[in-house]
Amino acid sequence: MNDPKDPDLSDNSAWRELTASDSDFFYRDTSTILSEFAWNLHASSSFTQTAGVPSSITTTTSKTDQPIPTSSCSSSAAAASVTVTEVSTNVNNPSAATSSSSEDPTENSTASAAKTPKKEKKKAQKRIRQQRFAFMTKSDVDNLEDGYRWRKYGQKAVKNSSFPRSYYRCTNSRCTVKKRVERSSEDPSIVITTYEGQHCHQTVGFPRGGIFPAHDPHNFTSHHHLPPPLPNPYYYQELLHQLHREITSSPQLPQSTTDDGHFAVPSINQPEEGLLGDIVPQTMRNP
DNA sequence: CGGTTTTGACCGGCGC
DNA sequence: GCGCCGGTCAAAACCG
Repeated sequence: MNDPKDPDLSDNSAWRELTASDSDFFYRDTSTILSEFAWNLHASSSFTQTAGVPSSITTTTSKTDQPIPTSSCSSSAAAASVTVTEVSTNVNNPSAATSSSSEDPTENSTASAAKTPKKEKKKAQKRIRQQRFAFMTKSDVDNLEDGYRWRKYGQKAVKNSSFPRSYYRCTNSRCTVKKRVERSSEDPSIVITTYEGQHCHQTVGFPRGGIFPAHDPHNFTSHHHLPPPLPNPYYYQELLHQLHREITSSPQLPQSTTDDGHFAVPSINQPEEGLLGDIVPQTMRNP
């Protein structure tokens, strides 16, 4: 997992392509990280502030008009895999294109397959990852409240990072969404959160201060520790449409407009990107 | 007591 | 084939 280009994605070209072109990138709390990372983003349009919190996201995708499957719980995982496979041009796993109607992709857990060795199943289910996106948050809190409840199922020390990465799964037994949380080794104040999959249910609400406005992602409050909302299946779609508009209208983006210089500036050429490799679509990066 | 967290073990993928 | 590494499992511990 040390491929400097995209360490975490090397096992599946479909996944690589997905993340390279379709990842959504969230950023909030300051407006400058992308430029500091030298990504090709249009700061003026991609980062608007709502109630003090940048609410926009960025992504590049050739599938922005593709409806994001909304789905019931029973099919959400499959729907997510559809998203993946449709994006994929490839692949080593041609069968993936039909995976949406086959087995539950959540069972693609390598470990679960390993625990109950069923080679056939294992082979048939090469790791099919669901759509992911990530965002960075400047926060003291690792596990940011996002309206969902998460159960931690693992923690690992990651190479070239002094901070462990935590793995969470949505507590809804029918929801397959996972997230990973780790702190930036460059700037420990930055939390990098990566979501994988789509929730098939509503938020559970916040114990303090209400519930995410599930149908108005631009209206979430400026609660300091709130990550971008992921409350409903439509959100992805909205994000993608928004980004499609932005990207098609202004593919090249100026550097900078930094109003906050807190962030460490990991170089794109850094050999170890860690999660950053997941969150930065290549098309957003400068050459 | 039920749900969550911790943590060591295990497995698969990948590079060499 | 081997070692490294990321990701996951699952038992035990913990907590409200």
